[in-house]
Amino acid sequence: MLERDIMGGLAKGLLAIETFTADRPRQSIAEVSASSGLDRATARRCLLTLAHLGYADYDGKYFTLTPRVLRLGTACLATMPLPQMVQPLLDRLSDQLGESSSVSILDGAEIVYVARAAQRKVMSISLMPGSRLPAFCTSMGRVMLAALPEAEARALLDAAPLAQRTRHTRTEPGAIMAELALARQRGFALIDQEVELGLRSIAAPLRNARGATIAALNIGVPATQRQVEDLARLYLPAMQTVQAELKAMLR
Amino acid sequence: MLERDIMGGLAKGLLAIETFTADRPRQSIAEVSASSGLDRATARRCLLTLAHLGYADYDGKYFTLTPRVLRLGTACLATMPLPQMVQPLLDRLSDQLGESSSVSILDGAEIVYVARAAQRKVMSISLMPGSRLPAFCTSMGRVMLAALPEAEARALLDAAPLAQRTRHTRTEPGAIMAELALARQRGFALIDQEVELGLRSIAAPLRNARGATIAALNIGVPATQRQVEDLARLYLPAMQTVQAELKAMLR
DNA sequence: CCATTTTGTGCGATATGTCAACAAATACAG
DNA sequence: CTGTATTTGTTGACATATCGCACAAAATGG
Repeated sequence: MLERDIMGGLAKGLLAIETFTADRPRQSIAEVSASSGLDRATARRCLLTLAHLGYADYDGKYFTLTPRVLRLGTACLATMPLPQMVQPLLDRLSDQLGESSSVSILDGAEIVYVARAAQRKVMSISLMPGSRLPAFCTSMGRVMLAALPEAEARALLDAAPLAQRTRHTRTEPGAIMAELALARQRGFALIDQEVELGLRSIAAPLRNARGATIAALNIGVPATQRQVEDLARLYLPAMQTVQAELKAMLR
Repeated sequence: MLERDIMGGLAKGLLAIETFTADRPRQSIAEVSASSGLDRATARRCLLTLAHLGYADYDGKYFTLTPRVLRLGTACLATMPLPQMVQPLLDRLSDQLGESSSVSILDGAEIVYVARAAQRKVMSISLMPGSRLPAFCTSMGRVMLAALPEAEARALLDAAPLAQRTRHTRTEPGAIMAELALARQRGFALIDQEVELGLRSIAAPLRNARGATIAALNIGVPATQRQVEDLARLYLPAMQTVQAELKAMLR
């Protein structure tokens, strides 16, 4: 892969798209320029191109993204066989245990939900396929980080901002590395209200036939209902059944 | 917006991303070139750029999209206030009626789910935010098409392939235009197993304070449980409550 | 081993990015 | 209100990156 084969225009356009967030759903040319680092003239051309292609709307002053952009993401979700494969297993698991379960994959220092079977509202934020949470403070994130080479996991932790989400959130990279080691050894990870007060969860890796961790499975329970010590005993067996079934499906 | 302000490279890259579908999750350079119409050299540069930026993986032969692409879509979903606003209303509605409810928006001739509260598995396909269905054969699609100027709706119907999904699917544009007129007049649309055998549904438009239709709300029920004639009587009142609440929220 | 397909690479023509200047809007102080 | 300062959007010139073609190299498959 040579420098000469990189298309700057494409990179800049994607960068421009990513500057649109919940905080800034509507941006002017200058705002996109500022938040992306692109020259104003370049940002303008990117945005006009996106508008021309139907990925953005333009009222003469502000740009907003259109649902068409979702096609890009769905193109990606659709290419993943995992969601369709695990959804039925997840539905059954969730039914059986009476708790919400989810499957996510790792993208950098974030976990991305790809399937979910919700039972009750325990979390204040609503999670859906495509939703993201930091890996370091989630049970699924920890089992997936634990599957990486130590140096790589450490690098991700050092690079990402480790935000204190609740008073229980562990934010020292060292402490998290220790948790990863524990998760690696035990084959599962436990979280006690580190993402959100009132939420405890247990996660286990989903591996393919070659033994590579490709995703994580979790069960989330209200802290008022279960102690952390009980999670493994109560939920792990059923989770292991799903692990085994999925491994068999991933030839 | 002049021709000179359109960036070809960006357009080509986005086109390349969209060639990845469930049927073709892994594509070689030549395959992307064929399915996008891009020159092989151009497709190669697009793909290498995407790989370089982390949006794609490359094993030397095949390219696959990475979860990073989902960020683009999520960037878009995150900019929409609608999902967060309707989700609680949807949860309550679904609970109250004991049936699955969803909210979708219109993108061309397709509806895109943006929020959903599932109660039971009635549909074989699993719908999630970002999922798409043709507008012409869905209840939500019909109420949203009904809100467009007639000519525009007709143009969308004529341009889109009207696939016969079940033996009940209406596929003649004329018949669908008549359904749209009925939906416009009544303020809701009914579907009897046109998307999938065993599924009936009712949808109503969600309008902002200015009266513009911005989305649609639906209730899906198993055909074994309810007759089409009963849907409006049983579900419409609760749906109208949601309509009113949302209108109030959309200043 | 050759035929066929697929991938990689120079090259000229063209499009694009950068930068700077300019125009137009906006903010603001007196 | 007015004139000034500041921000924002637009345009032009020029250096450079990119496109698409044609061809070379490599892989694939009988």
